[in-house]
Amino acid sequence: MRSKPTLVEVAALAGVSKMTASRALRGAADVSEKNVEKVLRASEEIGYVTNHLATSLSSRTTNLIGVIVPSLSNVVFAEVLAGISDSIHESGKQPVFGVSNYDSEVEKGIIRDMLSWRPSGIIVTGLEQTDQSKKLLEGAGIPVAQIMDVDGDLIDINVGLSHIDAGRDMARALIDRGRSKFAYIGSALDKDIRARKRMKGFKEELRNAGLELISTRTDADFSSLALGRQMTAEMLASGCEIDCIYYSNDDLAAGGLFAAMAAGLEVPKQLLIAGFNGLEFLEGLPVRLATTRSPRRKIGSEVTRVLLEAMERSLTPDERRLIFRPEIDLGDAAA
Amino acid sequence: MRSKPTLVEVAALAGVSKMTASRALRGAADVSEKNVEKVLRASEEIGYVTNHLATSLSSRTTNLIGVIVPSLSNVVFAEVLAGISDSIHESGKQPVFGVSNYDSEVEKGIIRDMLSWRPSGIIVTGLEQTDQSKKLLEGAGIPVAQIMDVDGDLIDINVGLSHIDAGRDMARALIDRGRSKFAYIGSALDKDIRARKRMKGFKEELRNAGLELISTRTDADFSSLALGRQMTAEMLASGCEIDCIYYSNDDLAAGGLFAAMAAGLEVPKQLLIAGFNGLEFLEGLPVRLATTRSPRRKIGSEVTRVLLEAMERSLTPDERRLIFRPEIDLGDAAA
DNA sequence: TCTGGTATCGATACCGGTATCGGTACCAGA
DNA sequence: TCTGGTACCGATACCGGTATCGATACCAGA
Repeated sequence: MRSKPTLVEVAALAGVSKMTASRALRGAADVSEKNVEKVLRASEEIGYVTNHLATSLSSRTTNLIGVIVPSLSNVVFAEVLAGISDSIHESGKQPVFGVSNYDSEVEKGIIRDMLSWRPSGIIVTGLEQTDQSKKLLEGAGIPVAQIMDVDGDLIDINVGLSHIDAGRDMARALIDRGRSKFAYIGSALDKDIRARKRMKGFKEELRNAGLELISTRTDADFSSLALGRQMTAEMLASGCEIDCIYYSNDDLAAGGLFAAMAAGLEVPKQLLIAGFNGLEFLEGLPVRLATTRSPRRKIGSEVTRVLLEAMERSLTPDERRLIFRPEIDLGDAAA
Repeated sequence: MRSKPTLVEVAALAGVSKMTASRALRGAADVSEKNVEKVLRASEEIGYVTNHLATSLSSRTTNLIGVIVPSLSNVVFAEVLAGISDSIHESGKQPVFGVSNYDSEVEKGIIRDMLSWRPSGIIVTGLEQTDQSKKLLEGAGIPVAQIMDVDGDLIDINVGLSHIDAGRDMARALIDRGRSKFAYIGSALDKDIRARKRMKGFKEELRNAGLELISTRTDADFSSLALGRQMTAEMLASGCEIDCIYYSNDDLAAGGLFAAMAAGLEVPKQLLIAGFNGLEFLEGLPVRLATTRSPRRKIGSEVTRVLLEAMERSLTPDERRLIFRPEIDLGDAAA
């Protein structure tokens, strides 16, 4: 297993200097057609593959964009990544993903690792990094984007939505639909800062309307259909009188739907169920639940655009922050 | 924005040579306690972050492991990645993810990109790469693992399950449960090679039992609850007489459940619904569907183990291939 | 014929680390 | 006192590319 061929070998085979070979392969100027031809053929022949380590070290720039999300099993982030991948493609940049598992210490480690590869930009999830992480990011000398959430101070670039507002807006919409006896069900709230913010906004808006949550149920586990179902079943069994439940996300809400169905409740008539995210799988459920459509893909593509822009020129504060106002879909409750 | 501090600056501040600084930071031998101390402090003070580009170029090895999957929105792959991340962690290696979108040309591009970073190992999904991709992988001089599928020729290392057998086994199990009037519903079969293999095995086993698929329905779109629901509704409306539907995966199957419920069919009594993967969300559904539990996480952790092993020493053919036999869960139909 | 401009190349010096190997200093044992 | 071993350190040569700048060849125009 001899080591991979280098540029010098390509050059030798093509009968030119490595500088000319380098230029030819990059499609740079100052190389004759004839030589470009020869170099390309030589490269092909010996199966040359650029060594990006050397390229990047030498040129002092990489085509890497670091992206850190808290989880992959959550479709939401998978879609954000898809949005990033798609719109990053033509720029010649390459995204590198890291997963923090909602752990800010892990996140710090990943940030360090990523920066050690000298990416030309980095995207992290949320506004809440540890002070150490923030210092690392600020000291990196590259554009830094924080996504998903805009409720707080940004480091450099910020693209997302206000989860506090999202909670508020949903509360307002539900009240407007005539609901008044509210409950809340959420999970993993200690890790999911944005879910907490939604809950906060939701409660605030209720309070503004002179209302209170009649029942609240939370669990430390991550959200799942089964958990939503179980928690809802328990809440319903407890006999509290409610006509609407706001969930920390769609997974729990869908589980809630099944619990309601099992309890013989008509959804949304007797019990309005509201989630968050607007995940695609809601379309397939027996009942169209209420939800907030978070612009996940859009966040991915837009943050990429802004980040690439920031690598070219200095942005104005306005350009650095993009706030989306997500759309509320009441589903069958809208009728 | 001056550029990041280098090792030389750390060394200067610590009052030693850069070689000593290098050793100190790596925890290598041949440095006095006193100097380790000084270097660490200096490094901390000026916020030094290793330049992995230089490290890797110089040492001619990286801590990178490339991982290419067809999709992230599919939880299955997200879980495989999670398995890989988890078990790779203590090795000091770092996974780098790429997404091919089920497109082998895209995959080839990603393979090239990844190899250009000189990873010390690479993991790709499935056994079907283009010849060009295979040549690239073989010529890379690093351990190459193909995962998920074992029905075919391997390049180097192979960890997964036989989807043909999975289809066969499910057919056998369903027949044993007394079903005889089978239908099949699948989607994106042109892209999802493994789903095709399952279908193939399924049909083979039916044939062995003297049975045939009574109805088959496929769609080019990717699987979703809604699609499964729609296709199933159409099939049921067509009036064909069936007592069991095998789906290309759990998403479609769950959608099928809702269609069956809407049609007033009792599941699994009147209509047995079988999917594939054993996704977690099945637990939350009103009915426990039949499924095959694919060992996704296990595949991720095991392939990592074998790959790391292969980087240490030469493996025997037996060690290079790991075949899992997935467990069938008939859900409520088991009772 | 001479000058200046354009196209094309290649020698050389890095990029920021690590591998290697040859010192020094110091101490134990002969 | 001399020898050999150990602990520690740094000079130097790379790793595989790219940036830079000067050289060469050739042609048009003066």
